[in-house]
Amino acid sequence: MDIKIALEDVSLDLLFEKYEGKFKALADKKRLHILNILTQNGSMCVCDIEPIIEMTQSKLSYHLKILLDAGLIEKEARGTWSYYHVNQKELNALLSEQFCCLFKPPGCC
Amino acid sequence: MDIKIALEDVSLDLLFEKYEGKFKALADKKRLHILNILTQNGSMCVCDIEPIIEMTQSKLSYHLKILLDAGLIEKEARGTWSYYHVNQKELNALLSEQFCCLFKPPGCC
DNA sequence: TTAATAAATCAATATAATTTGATTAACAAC
DNA sequence: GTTGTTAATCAAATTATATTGATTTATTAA
Repeated sequence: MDIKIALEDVSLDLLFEKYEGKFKALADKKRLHILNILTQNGSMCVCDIEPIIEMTQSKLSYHLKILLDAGLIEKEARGTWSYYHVNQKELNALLSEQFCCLFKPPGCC
Repeated sequence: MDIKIALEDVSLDLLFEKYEGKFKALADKKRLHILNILTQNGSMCVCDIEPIIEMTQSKLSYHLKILLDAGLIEKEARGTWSYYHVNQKELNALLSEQFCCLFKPPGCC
């Protein structure tokens, strides 16, 4: 019985760790802005996001990587270009309906 | 027309700032654990949370303050004791149904 | 009044995340 | 080939967060 409780504690801890990572990725207004831009424009390459968000290339790459590692966006490489788009399934699973207008496809609100 | 766009940008930025704060509060596994404990036990004083989460008093106070400032929990002072409970309305507004079992009252899943 | 308890705060340290500018690798156009 | 472009990565500096242990304030109990 003690073992069962211990195992539950471990898996609960892993769960908290998993969500910690996802919320960390969301816990930055620049990254929320990036998600919003990708939501509105669908798939975009880094050089097209850059002028909209007014961010240097290396900084933007850094933030895109954080969103990517958290599974909130997905990447598709085409030649020298990297195209990013929102992982809608993941965002739907995390966030309430309230975020529909911000991070969910146009027409949902 | 330019002014309208500018104003929208400002209010969008304020919105991102608001959610940044809330996601920052969620972006820590210890705080997710605190939320989970409060969800399961309803209203609790600091000294009752302390042994469950195995955290020093000052550390716990620090994390409770972050959750409180983000509006994710609420506080009620009774004498020397401070009782904290989850702000269910706020969590419902932020998080998807998936979190029902973790941060929403027992019986919801 | 004195002693004990609850919880917030403080200052110092430690740890982590972000920004910056430069460099690199991969590809495309000439 | 050489040149220009895209985007990732790196190391250093900066900034933000978290942890620790001590102190403080308020309240309660003896």
